[in-house]
Amino acid sequence: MARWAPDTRERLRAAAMELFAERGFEATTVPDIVERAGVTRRTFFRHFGDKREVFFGDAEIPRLAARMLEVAPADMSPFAIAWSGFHTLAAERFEPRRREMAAARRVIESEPALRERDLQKQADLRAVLAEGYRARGVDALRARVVAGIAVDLLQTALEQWAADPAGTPLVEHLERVRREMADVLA
Amino acid sequence: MARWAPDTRERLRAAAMELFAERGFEATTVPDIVERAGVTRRTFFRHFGDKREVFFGDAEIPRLAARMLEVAPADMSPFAIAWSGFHTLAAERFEPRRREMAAARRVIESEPALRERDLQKQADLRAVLAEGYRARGVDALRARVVAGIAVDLLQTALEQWAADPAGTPLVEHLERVRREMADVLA
DNA sequence: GAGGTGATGACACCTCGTGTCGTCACATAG
DNA sequence: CTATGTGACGACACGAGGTGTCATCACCTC
Repeated sequence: MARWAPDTRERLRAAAMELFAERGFEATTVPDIVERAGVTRRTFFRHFGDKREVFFGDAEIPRLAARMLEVAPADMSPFAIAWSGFHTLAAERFEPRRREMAAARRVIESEPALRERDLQKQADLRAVLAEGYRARGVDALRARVVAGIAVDLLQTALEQWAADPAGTPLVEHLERVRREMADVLA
Repeated sequence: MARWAPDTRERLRAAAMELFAERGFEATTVPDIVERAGVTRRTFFRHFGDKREVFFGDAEIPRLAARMLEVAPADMSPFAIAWSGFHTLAAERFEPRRREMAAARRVIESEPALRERDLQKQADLRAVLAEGYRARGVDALRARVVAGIAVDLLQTALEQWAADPAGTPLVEHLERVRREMADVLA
């Protein structure tokens, strides 16, 4: 029998999520969270650098993206790599958890502090993509532009998907947004 | 003779900028700033909602953008409006202050807190553009997509321009980025 | 059983941001 | 000339975010 319950991090996360759902993100303080989880404030900051970090789990998307860029065929075009990666992500990560993802999106969009962090996450992904492309020998400007378009495309499609009452699959939204983008720049 | 020097806000801004230049943004605290400006901490927060707000002046770009969307000819395509607006902005706001703008860009890119705020500013512009387009009767998805592309295009061009040692004009970078984007999505 | 390790509590500290109230120069009205 | 605002500011208090430091104690290893 341990001195402390062994799942402190998970208890903190659960307590935080409950409170966020009950009273909203802004209205719940770290003291509130740690009280419910039965630990001290200091312990919270040992597990999460930030109150926002409880919401956004560990950044696995950029890691997956970097991996995909490494293993993609050398003759594959930069955009095609991203496009294919998005389809994989849609099928494996997003579509199976549609309800949770959509709910989280709505919370993010209603809380300025979370919106800010979300934008930062997008910028991180953009940087990872651009760096990965350059590592593949892509011209720097081209790398930056493809990364920018890819992230904006994914983000826009996710917004539409999360707000779509008809339940259209994410891949369909991705395709629609891609067509719109191509159309605008034609 | 006034009880207080009448230019408190400007003194605060100047003191802050000096300190940012001397020790960096993160390392200077509001107490530091107010001490140099000769006022109290409370007074600082009466003039600026935030430490970051000292850096980014008032958001005039979104206001200008909204105005341009209102006065643009009804038959002008959404992207053409943004494109034309960017050329105006480049000529009137950016090119004349290249040195300052480039220096500010470098500071922003080196300070996480400022990067975060910068991303927020971009999101604000994106929202203003999308809303303006919808007000002109543009389809919601199309409005969102054009706004996203336009902001990303401007942002990318600004980055290239600020980092360009050759001093190529901003309009030239805008054109390059536009071509790259069109190429990627072709 | 003698350490070593690692997660936690306890405590102190600073910064951010905000509410509230008193104060005093200045302008204006009577 | 007096009275009465009206701002801008200082003084004070407070709660939340975050971080450094040290003691503690279950558990593990030798």
